Amino acid sequence: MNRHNPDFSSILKELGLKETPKRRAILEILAAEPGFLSPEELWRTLKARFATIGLPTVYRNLGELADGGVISTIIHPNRHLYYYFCTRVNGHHHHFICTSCRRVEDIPECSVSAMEGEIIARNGGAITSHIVQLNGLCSDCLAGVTE
Amino acid sequence: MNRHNPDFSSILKELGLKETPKRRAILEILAAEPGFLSPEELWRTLKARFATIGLPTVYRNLGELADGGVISTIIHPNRHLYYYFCTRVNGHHHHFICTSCRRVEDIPECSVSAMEGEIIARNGGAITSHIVQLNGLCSDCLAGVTE
DNA sequence: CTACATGCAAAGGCTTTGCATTGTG
DNA sequence: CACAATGCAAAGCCTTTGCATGTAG
Repeated sequence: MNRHNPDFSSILKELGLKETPKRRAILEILAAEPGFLSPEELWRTLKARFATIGLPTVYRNLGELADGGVISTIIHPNRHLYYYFCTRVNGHHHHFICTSCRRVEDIPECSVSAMEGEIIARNGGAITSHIVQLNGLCSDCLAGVTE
Repeated sequence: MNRHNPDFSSILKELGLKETPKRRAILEILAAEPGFLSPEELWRTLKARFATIGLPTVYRNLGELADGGVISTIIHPNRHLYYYFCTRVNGHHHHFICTSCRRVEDIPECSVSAMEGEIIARNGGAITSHIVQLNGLCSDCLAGVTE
């Protein structure tokens, strides 16, 4: 049940979404993609399998899946939102994003949770979610740049 | 030189931008605003001072200032980008965002820098920037909800 | 069988661009 | 005085909506 073989059926059931071939394909493509995709990039990939699939279907599904926390977004430097698959682990999504090759690497463990505790202790309130987006160059791209 | 009285002249000079009344007003409004503003909200505020200011001017300035790191963006739940002033401290911007009253609170110190070190040590590569966005309810709004 | 999902076409609305004009350094 | 900034109008493009049709549970 790793990122390349998640239980899509259970995920969709949990979100109250029907398991259609296209919805499933969207999850499969995003889960198999090591980087992030724009709605249109995803759409182009989907058209190889479903000749008639429309862009509105892609947008509708991305919205539902993002609301459900199965996929997440990043702010691309071009100020558009891109999407990537993320297994939910206590609602925490931490990723390192290579701005060159677009690879998204999971950050398995981080100290933001501890930080949250301190913030609540100091200011009160409640934190419902957080976005941690680290932008940079992965080791491969860094090597390419300096070669 | 706190967030309510930053040296706008120096900031603009450093970015190579001319100090026009409108550009200065944009910085002033964002710096005085405890929350985040959409381009159009900012524009409406600006029109009180400059009757003829156009929305393109707002967008152009937001882009330049965001590129310069003087202001930053958050992903609103409505999937649009909102802007807020942020003094640059080593290029790190950490904020707690109240999704109810929109207040943006600085997180003065956090552990993401340490996390970055660990990530680089493990995976290699380089991190050029990071976005840490904590969503939740500030103490006031939490009190309002539970009252 | 009923409610959800999708296609298609169209509308909507946020952002950007071009160009003439104004203003800063 | 040269170049950046702005206003205005228009174009562009991403995203959403409406409605009829198809499909999962």
